[in-house]
Amino acid sequence: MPDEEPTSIWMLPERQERSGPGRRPGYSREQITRKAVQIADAEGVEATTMRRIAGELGTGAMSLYRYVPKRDDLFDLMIDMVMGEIELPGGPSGDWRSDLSLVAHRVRAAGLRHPWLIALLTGRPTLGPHLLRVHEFALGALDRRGLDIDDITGFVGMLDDYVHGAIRREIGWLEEARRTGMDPERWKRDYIGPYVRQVVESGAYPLFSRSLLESRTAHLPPAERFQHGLDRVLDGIGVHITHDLACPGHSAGKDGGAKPSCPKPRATP
Amino acid sequence: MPDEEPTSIWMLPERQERSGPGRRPGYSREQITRKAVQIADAEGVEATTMRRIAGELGTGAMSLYRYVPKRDDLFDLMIDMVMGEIELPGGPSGDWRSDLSLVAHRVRAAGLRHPWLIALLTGRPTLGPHLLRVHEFALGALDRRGLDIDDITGFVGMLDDYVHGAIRREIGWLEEARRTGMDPERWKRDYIGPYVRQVVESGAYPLFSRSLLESRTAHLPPAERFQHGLDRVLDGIGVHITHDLACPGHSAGKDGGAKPSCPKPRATP
DNA sequence: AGCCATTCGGGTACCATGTACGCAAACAGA
DNA sequence: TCTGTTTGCGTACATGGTACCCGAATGGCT
Repeated sequence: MPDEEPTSIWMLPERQERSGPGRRPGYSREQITRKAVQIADAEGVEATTMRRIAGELGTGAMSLYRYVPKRDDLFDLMIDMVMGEIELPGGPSGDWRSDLSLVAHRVRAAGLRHPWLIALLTGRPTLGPHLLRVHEFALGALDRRGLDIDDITGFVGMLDDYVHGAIRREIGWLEEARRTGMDPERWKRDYIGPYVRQVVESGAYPLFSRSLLESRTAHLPPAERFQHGLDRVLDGIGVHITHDLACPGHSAGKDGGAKPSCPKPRATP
Repeated sequence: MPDEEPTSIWMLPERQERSGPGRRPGYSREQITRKAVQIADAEGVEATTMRRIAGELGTGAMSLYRYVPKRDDLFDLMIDMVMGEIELPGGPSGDWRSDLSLVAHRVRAAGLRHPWLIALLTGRPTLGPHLLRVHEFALGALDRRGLDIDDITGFVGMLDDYVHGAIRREIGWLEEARRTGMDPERWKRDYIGPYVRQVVESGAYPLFSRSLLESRTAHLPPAERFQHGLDRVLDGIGVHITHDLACPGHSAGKDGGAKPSCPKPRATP
């Protein structure tokens, strides 16, 4: 069979050791993925080309296609390998807040170690086993707390959104400077600096200007900034959890068009 | 001067009508950007190549470089053109909740009209004037409510994160199907379907499976799902706003390591 | 041992892309 | 009309993914 049915990479397991005839594979999916991750870490995902990976492995570009159908699939493998670095307990501890906080910090650490991760992760939907494991852990942290599955999914989605966005904000400008080939100092001073200065001096965006100017003086460390925002997100989740805990009915699956949770307080402005 | 100093596109205004010698420009930045947006809307951003844009304008690829320094800059222009479609009141109404809700829904509408928007927007940091206008409006909605500028920025960032993430979830799979060239039905059934089925049947991810299975039965419309999550985010912001309103000291800029807001309730699990 | 089916390695090649370079055409003022 | 300036754009190059093909390696069978 010359070409496989087009299907997800996760349905095409690596050809394992068999006992039939034919030449033995000289490489492995994992080895290729590891090299790709290493290159992306060092020089960005745009340097992670098939030729480059193959070259560093001492082979030709086309050899990689014996192990990976397309380059995009290799990206999926890279994502999942990095998600596999994230260590988590076997199950939720019972303290949902610290569980979610743990996931958030571990994902942030991975995103900082591998600055390409978030871009790939948000660039296209992917569902590798390690990503699913991390996701399942986060879902589990909110399980059995009176939330229906849609709310649990929604809250975990909110958390993911924040974590990804925060990581992007943390590394965004640095990555962009690297990507365009300037050193960050020059990029900031000559490329974006003059425009930002003009924006501030125009007076058209006073609040944005304030956020720029004051963040320069009150620069709290990135980790604490992340934690600060994370606390806000968890607070938002927590409000609904406590109220739902006081609510007797827990598996309120389908009650028509009614709200799936107890009457909740809404801030009146 | 053959080549300009590398600087932000926003610092290189379009060559306007002058009265000197030389041939008149036959095109315009806006015209080029509009065509690029149109192609991206119809066939995705990967079809938006310089040759293609130029071809549809009836000219050669290199002509575009008289108006745009690099392709990435054209992306910035596309983003800002679309942000310019977003109509907003001149200033905040005083009802922060409906103001933020308005921005969120307008951005969502733009993101659905132009399915490439979020990918470009989160792909690299950009600060076009229309984006700044929208951002400033959101900041303004939370101004003068006892929050310091860092919290305001943080909350608006949270909101952006949710909005972008929600839009991505809404169009993510459809876009991926289109991008890979299959019709969505086939993509779902033959490509990702078997894997998802295997994941569910493996039993290793029970909560993820539940979120998949029950979302099939209780499929609430995307707009309401978006609103639902948005309410959660706004609830989370609202908690801090009401508390900070009851708090006398408002400009608590630097008090060492203390929290910048009043003691806030923390849900105990 | 010799043959064969099968699988891997990877060279060559094709096509698409961004974009540097250079020159001819268009234009206003002298 | 001549001249300097600016635009239009054809040509060309480097880089990328990847289809195709064939020789090399390998183990089982006769």
